[in-house]
Parts: sequence; structure tokens; C-alpha cells
Amino acid sequence: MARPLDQEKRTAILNAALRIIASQGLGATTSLMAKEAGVSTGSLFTYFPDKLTLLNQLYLHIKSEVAGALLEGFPLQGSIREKAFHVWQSYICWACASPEKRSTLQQLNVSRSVTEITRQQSSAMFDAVNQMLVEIGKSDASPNVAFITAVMTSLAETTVEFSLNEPDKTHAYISDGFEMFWRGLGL
Amino acid sequence: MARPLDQEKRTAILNAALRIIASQGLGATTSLMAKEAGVSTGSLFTYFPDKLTLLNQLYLHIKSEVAGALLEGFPLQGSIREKAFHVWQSYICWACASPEKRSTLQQLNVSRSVTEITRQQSSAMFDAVNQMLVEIGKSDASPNVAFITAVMTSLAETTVEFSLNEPDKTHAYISDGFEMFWRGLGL
Amino acid sequence: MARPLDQEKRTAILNAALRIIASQGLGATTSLMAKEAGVSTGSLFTYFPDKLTLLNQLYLHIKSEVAGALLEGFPLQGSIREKAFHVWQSYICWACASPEKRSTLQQLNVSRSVTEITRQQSSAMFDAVNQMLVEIGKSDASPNVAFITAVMTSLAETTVEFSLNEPDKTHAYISDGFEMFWRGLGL
Amino acid sequence: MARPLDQEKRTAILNAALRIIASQGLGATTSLMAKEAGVSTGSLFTYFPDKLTLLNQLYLHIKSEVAGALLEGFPLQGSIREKAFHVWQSYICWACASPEKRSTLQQLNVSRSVTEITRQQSSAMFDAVNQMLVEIGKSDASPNVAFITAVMTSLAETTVEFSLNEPDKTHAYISDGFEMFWRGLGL
DNA sequence: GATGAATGAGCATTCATTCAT
DNA sequence: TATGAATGAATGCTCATTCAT
Repeated sequence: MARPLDQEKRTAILNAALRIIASQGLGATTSLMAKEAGVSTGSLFTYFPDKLTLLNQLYLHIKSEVAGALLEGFPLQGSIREKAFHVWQSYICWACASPEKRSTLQQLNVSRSVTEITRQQSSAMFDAVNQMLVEIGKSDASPNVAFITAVMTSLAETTVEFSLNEPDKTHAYISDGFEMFWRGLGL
Repeated sequence: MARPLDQEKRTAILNAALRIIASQGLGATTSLMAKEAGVSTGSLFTYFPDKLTLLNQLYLHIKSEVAGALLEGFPLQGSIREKAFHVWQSYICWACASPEKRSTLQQLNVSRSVTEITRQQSSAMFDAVNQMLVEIGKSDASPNVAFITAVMTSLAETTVEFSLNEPDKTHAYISDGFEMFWRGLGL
Repeated sequence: MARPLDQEKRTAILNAALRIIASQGLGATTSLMAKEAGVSTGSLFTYFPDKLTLLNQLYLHIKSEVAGALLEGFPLQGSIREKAFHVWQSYICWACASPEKRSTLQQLNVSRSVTEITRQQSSAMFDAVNQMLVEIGKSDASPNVAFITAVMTSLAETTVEFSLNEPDKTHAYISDGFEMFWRGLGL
Repeated sequence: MARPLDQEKRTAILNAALRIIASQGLGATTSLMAKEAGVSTGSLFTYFPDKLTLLNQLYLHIKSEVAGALLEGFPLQGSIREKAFHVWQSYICWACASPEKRSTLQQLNVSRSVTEITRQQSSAMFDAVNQMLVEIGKSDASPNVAFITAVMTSLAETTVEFSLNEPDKTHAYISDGFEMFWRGLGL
């Protein structure tokens, strides 16, 4: 039996791609990613058939980590506000702890590289979160779940940016930002 | 005496770049931009020394149009809320009317192509808006102008996205979104 | 004691290479040949040290099959014309029955992959045929055996092509073509 | 006005490709062809969009030269035999004088690179020759023009090969070969 | 011996920029 | 100044061959 396909190597490539993209942008070359992963250019292509696929897999890789972070300790029995705050705080903490991952994720998000299918696969990872948002939507005056989701996301993103710039104020930003969001809902 | 550089041609190149980037992304080639502008590849480089400069100039070009849109009819004598709503509405209307410009602007914003200096130059165009935001900041419990600015921007962006998807609900999104923002401020 | 190299596997690789080259040309990859043979890429190289050797061996493999076809039922006691016709007919029938082998052989023939040594080894397989041609040469006005051989070969090749295109006329082509050749000799 | 596309350069590339392919086979790299033509790798692609197109154009380039050689001095008023001999002799002389072109042509002929369309375009260049062959076909017992054409071609090819090996016997091969062909027709 | 992942030189092609006309 | 052909470094990807398992 030959060497089996090594999941660790696959992960190493994804993490290398992640770091390189965070610092160089999506134009980063495959050969640099391979070198950063300690792997030959050829090997990168035994794990991913082409750059586009690698980028899409990377998107899912990071998104699944985010989903994991949001789900950990999710207060299934809590109030809507508690659930929302858990998600809010978890995300911001994750993003502040993983700025490279967040940066790469953002770049992938606006890029034309990530396909619609990939985005749908990613969305499926956030079931619990989505249900929480549906609940919020029901209590809201204008129950547009998609809009509320988008608002929450963009406010969280803004909060992350400011927290990254002033790390010592992270807790303040987390609560102030959430207050802003919650007040905005007008519940 | 040499002919002066033709401003019309410069503008044609910027507008062409704009359209091409909106549809192809920042990777769009200079030669395509030139062709779209009805100009030779060589000419593009007599108006802009290199692609990076073109991109930065394009950023300023669009930003100045935005600034113009926000300033038109700005209620200098109005209340803070009126000023804020004017800016809010003006931006969303502009973005909905110029989706290609907005798309290009967003791509430039996340890209590494736009330098810090360019961003500062752009910021200078928004004096009236910035002062309005300073006023808001003063009345706010936690007077962080930059944060409020960023929040307003990201909420407006979100509102634009939904308006573009459901054009007939644009007015509803504009007022609902603004209410959300204003309530969020907690004034 | 180590297992001896498995002749069946060797043959499987040659036959696989044959089929793949017939459909894809000489640029066909070794890994595809291995897969078609139901063997790992690594194994291919335990049977043939490199691609060039494989190609040369393949050439000899097919050529020896041709030699066998020509020798089967060779009328050792027959007239020169009978001998010549036997060879003519045997070859054309073999080629029509094995179009992939013929196609591959032709590609190998014009390629730079088959060495002079290989060609000589192949030639040695056709002793009986060659002697027949020497006999013809003796009776010919301009006794150039090599030339007559080449002419016979190229006419046979042409006959095969037309027979493959119009299979129901194969017999006509075989006899018409042979008549042409024989008349051409001017015996 | 910039430098216009230079037909000489196009020809230089074709001739370079020709020489390189003659000595290295169809696998020859585009960069080597460019270098041999005294042109940058990029330039090759401003004259030919890709290697495949270059190869097809090269095929037509050589074929048109052949057509020219066959047509020069074509005895429109001569007998069929004279016409046939003219074509026969012209081709063999051309091929012996341009062994590289002939070698390249042969490689292109068996390759999968030359498309059916290209082959048809090439065929159209040989009208006068084709008509002569139609005439021969009419006088023949089994009037299959295509077959006679193919036979003449393959015999000529064989004659060329022997002439190239023994250049001083070229004239003998030309007449002996033609006699063989003509006798074969059985007119 | 068998396997197939690993390797990396090599390839066709692209594209920002230059420069001859 | 305008033009667009010329340039060549750079890129994504391939594939014969090696070698760890």
C-alpha cells in the first residue's frame, strides 16, 4: 500500500493558503501556497484539482470553523436575546482571535471565485443560528429574517473591525454593538 | 506646443474600467479596459502611469461622485435627524441607480490595491457628512464618531443590497433601515 | 524468494498502451495506460524502466504479431506470386481486424520514439517475407529489394485504409490492389 | 500608427516551427520555435492564438507551397501521362529539395493536431491535380479516383524516401517509380 | 513486488508595460 | 500624442519518474 492521502497535508495546504491570502490577497500564487505548506507544487494539485476548487474548499473550511465556534455553548434553552448575544459574542471573539481567517473569508466573500453552490453548502452549516434568527424575525415588527440576518452580520463585522483596532476595548464594543443591534430591532 | 491631455479620454477610461471591473472583477486586464474605452492600450498608460494608479484614481472618481450625491440638497439648517436621513437616502438612491459603480467601489474597498493615502483623500471629500456624524456622536451616550460612521455605512450597504434585490420595496427598506439605525443610536 | 515478473501483467500493460495510444496518440500518459491495464502507475515502471522503452517494446510486440500473421499458412512451396499474395492478403486482413494495433504501429513508425535498433530487431522477424521479396527482386528488371518492399508496404497500407472505410469492398480492394502492385512490378 | 502586424515575422515563425518540428517532432515547445524565429514567446502568440492553430496554419503553409510546386509548369495541354508525370516529378523534386518541410508535413498528417477543416482547405488547393486524377480514373478499369490518388501519393512518398537516401539515384527512382505506378494502373 | 502519493522541471499561455512607427 | 505590436517574467497545471509504505 502506498502512502494514503494525508488529511493533515490537506489541512496544511488549506492553512497555508489561508495565511498567504490574508497577506497577499486572492492573487497569491499556488506555488507560494505549496511552499508555505511545505509541499511541492505538484502535491497541491493532488489534493485540489485546481486553484478554484482550493479556494472554494478553503471557504467551506473556514466557514465550518465559524459554525463550530457559534454552536459551542449555544444556549438552546435560553431566551432569544441570550441566543442572539451568544452568536454575536462568539463570532466577534472568533474573528478577533483569527484575524487572518476572517480577512481571507471576507476576500473570498466578495470574490467571483466562490460559487453559488459553495455558498449554499456553507449556509447549511448554520442551522441553529438561522433558526434563532427566524425566532427574532417573528417577534419583529417587520419580520424579514434575511434582512435582520444581514444587518446582524454587517454590524458584527463592523464591531470586529473596531475591536481589532482597539483590542483593549473589545468587550465594550461587543456589548455596545449588540445593544445597538438589539435596540435597532425595536423589540 | 503639445496637445494637453484630453480630460474626456481620461474619463472615458475611468468609466470603461468601472464597467469592466463591475462585470469581471479587479483581475480585468488593462487592454480590455482600453478597448471598452475606445482607446489603445498604449494610450491608457499615457493617462495613468500604471494599473495601480488607475485603480486608485478610479476609487477617487467614484467616491467623489458619491460625495456629490450626498451633498446635493444637504439640509444645512435641518435637524441632525434630517441631515442623517438625507445622507442615508441619498446614498441608497445613488447606489441603487449606479449598481456597477457601487460594485466596483466595494471591490476596490476590500482590495489591497487602494492605498491608505487614497483612502484619506477620499475621506476628505465627506466633510459635511463627517460633521453631521460628529454632531450625532456628541448626543450619543458613547460618543465614538468613527464607530457610528462605520455602523451607518454598513447598514446602508445592507439596505442597498436588499433594495437591489427587491426594487419595488426600496422605499420601505430605506425608511425601515433608517429607523433601525436611528433606534440603534438610542438617542 | 521474490515473485517473478508476471508476464500476463506485462502483456496487459502493452495491450492497454496500445488501446490508449490508438485513441489518444503518443502523448497519452503513462498513468492512463496503467489504469487501463488495471495496474498501478508504479507497477508500469517495474515492467518497463521508462516510457520510451515501453513504446519500443510495444512496437516489437505488435510487429511480432504481424510477423506471426504473415507466416501462418505461408506457402513455402508456392510460386512467388502465391507467396506475395499470401503476405499481401494476410497483412491486410490482420490490419482490418486490428485497426487499433495498426493505428498505433503507424504512429510509432513516424515517431522519434522508436530507435533504429528496435527497427532492426523488428525487421529480423520477417525473414521468410524478406526472402520472398528477394526472389521477386531477382526476377525484376531493376532488382532493388528494399524499394520493392517499401512499395509493397505502402500499397498495402493504402489498401487497408480504403478497406477500413468500405469494409464490404475489402475483397475487391485486396485483389485490385494486389493486381496493381503486381502489374507495377512488370514481371 | 504602431508597427503593423508583420507578415515576414509570421512567416519567420512558421519557418522556425517547421525546422524545429523536423528535428524535434511535434512535441517541440513554442518557446523554442519563438527563439528560433528570433521572436519573443509572447510574439508567437500575437501571430497565432495557440499552438494548435499554429500547427494547422503551418500545415496549410507547407501544403500551399507543395501546390505551387505542382502547378508550376503544369502541362495543361499535355496528355494524361504527361500531366501525371509532371505532378510526380514536381512533387518528388520538391520533397527532395525540402526534406524538413516534407518531414514536418508527414508528422502533421498523422497527428491529431490537424483538423478536418484544415485538411479540406488544403485539399482545395490541389484542383488541377485532382482533375488530372479524375481523368486517369475515367480511363482506368476500376475508376476509383480516391484510391488512385492515394496510391500515387504513397508511391511518390516511397520514391522520395529512397531518393533522399541515395540522392545520386534520384532520377532513376523518379522514372522507375513512375513506371511502376503507370504500369500498375494497367492503362 | 505492488501501490499511488510526492516530486519539480517543464509547458502553453497571459498581461502589464514599453517603444518603434 | 496615439497606436498596437513586442516583450518576457510569471502563472496554473501536467506528468514521467521516484520512493515510502
